Amino acid sequence: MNYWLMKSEPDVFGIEHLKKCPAKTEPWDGVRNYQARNMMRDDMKKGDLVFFYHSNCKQPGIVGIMKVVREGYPDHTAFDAKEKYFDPKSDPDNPRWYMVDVRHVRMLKRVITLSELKTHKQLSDFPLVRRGNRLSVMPVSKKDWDFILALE
DNA sequence: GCCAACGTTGGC
DNA sequence: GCCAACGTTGGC
Repeated sequence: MNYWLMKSEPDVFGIEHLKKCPAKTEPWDGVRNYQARNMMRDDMKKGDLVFFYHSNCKQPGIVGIMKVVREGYPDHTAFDAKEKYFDPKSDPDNPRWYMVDVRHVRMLKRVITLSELKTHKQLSDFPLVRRGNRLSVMPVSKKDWDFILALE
């Protein structure tokens, strides 16, 4: 089993939104970055656990845990001109963008903030705390996963 | 709101 | 294929 972290802006789609979805499950749509796409399409497997990270907000940080319940499939929001994430270059016969379905597992007991994560030397290789990192989907090593959860 | 970092686009 | 211009991300 692998571990991941996915970012979302709480004003757009936060963990509270996911919790309220039917079966606490929702497609993780709208990712329009090739590296992130590749991971969702090729590497994220059913049962993998994912940190839910709140970005672009007052207190950026990890707020909860979710689980992959459906592996990569085409992101249909790219096909619909009415959708915010419409991409005319994505062809239904040859989809450019993919998504996975995730289910809310639990909240963390407290928010583990980005600033706190940055203080731990053990996490210096964790992509989230590297300078200029902008990936919205990233792998988390088991070692880092366990370390972060032990901070909770 | 600012701006550094990075990805993408498109002219050549 | 290079690279300048532009758009986006996201912390602060």
